[in-house]
Amino acid sequence: MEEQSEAMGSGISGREDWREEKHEQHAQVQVSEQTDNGEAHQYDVNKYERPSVTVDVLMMSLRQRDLQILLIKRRAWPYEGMWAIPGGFINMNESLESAAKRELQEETGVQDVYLEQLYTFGDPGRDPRTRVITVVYFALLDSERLQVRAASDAADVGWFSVYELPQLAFDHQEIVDYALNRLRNKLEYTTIAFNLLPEQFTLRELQRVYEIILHKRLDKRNFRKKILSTNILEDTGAKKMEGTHRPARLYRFNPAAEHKL
Amino acid sequence: MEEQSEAMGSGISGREDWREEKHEQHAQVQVSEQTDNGEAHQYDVNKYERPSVTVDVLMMSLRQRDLQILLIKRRAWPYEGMWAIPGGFINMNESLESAAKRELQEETGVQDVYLEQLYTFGDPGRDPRTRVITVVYFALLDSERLQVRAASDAADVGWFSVYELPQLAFDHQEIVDYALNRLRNKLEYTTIAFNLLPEQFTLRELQRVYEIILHKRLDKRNFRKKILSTNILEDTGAKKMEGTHRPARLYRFNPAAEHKL
DNA sequence: ATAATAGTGTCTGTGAGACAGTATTCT
DNA sequence: AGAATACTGTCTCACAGACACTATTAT
Repeated sequence: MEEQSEAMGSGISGREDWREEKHEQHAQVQVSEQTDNGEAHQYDVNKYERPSVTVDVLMMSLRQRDLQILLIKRRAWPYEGMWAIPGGFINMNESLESAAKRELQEETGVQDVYLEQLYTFGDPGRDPRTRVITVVYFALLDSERLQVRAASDAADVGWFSVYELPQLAFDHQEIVDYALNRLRNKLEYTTIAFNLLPEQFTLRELQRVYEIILHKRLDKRNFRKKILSTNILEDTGAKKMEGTHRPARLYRFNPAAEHKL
Repeated sequence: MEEQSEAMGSGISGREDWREEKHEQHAQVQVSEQTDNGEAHQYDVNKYERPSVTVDVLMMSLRQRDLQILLIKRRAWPYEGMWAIPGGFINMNESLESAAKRELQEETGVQDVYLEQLYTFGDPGRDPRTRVITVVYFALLDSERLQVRAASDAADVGWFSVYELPQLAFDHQEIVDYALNRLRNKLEYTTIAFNLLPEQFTLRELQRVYEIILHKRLDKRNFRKKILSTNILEDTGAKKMEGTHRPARLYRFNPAAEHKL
């Protein structure tokens, strides 16, 4: 697959914050605290030198029958010109997940997607500027909702096949590997795959999700047998007709059936 | 099970740092950086108010045929007098895992134990003093090596059954629940259980590890059949004789046999 | 002998994987 | 008729779980 550099809108990436924001002093929070012997101390939150904390979000979607992720081209040192996973600093009053959602919203404009904390990367030296600890989330987007935003244009944002990535900045390749692993494992025992499909889909489309992510072919009959036996699918009654062949039944995910794969 | 409050030595817990350390100013790191148009900016790492980052370590071990964790009694606000998972601030030049190992060493004196990153908890308000993001690790200790340290005395450190915990400080109960879940899942498809046993052990002892963690009885014959069929065990030739009954074969874990359960 | 735990084998049901031909639509 | 994809069933094998008796040691 060749590199994709499609249009993604909205301009401000999380990493922009890193350069553009105004200087702010640390608030000097003081909290009084009792010690063992009852003597009152002042607790000073600035007592320690603190690492920076960012939240990165690996957005994954199926596009052109391929598993692709959204990357941002760095315009400054370090790793200038290289592609990186979008992310940004965490605000003092938002949860980690909120920060991830904000990032997601800024980059793709979508909300209410599957979001899961992946891992926290914090080796000293992973960012040459300063100590940065990043809590990484990954998001699964269904390609249909994503189409909407694909109109605007930005040369520094693009979708790339996880199987054909350019060299990534920082330790981001490691992060992608980790995410792909997690995704593959969860595919086998959860219903996570449905998050990559629109509300209605055919069994063939679902099978394709598995095939693309697991990167191997699956037997059609065994796949259908297995999926249908779990009762997590609901026949919509509708059919999808495309091309010059027999139309396929459209199904819908039934979250009520908590049945695990 | 009743609460354990056994001796654990060495004095300085990670949480002590929180109170005792001297004030340190943030270093004012300045890194020059190129912007898009080539204009030179100063990058100031103190631009943002930053959360504190701690590393907590949930140490788990099998003691008295029970799954127990190490807790520390808080001696100051907030949650004064309540029990908490040990943890401490991360140093600027150590990795997350190193910080966890340091914590482990400080609390139990043991090294080279199984250590795995669990999850990162960072809701604003989880610590009333300030914004604290904690990267939680869990460690599995075999009870044998732990015995050594069980001699000294400290009233504010103790081992507790995960099934009979006192009320915990912060969101630490949630952390324990999360860890127990992870442990149970991994038990089924990895060889993680061996980390809770000494080098040599009987099949019955191994089965007990599973039973205690999964919190249910297992069939002896099925268990042995399953374990032995994987070839991950090596017969040491030795036998363990205790009590007035037939002695049991002693096995050793064979890591070479990468066979997954 | 008794007490106490170690150690062993069979049957049955379920699920995974291998495998090929018919059905329906459009041109 | 031909092209293209949807849809379906059987067999085999491996593994999980139910289940009960013999073996070995010390007292």
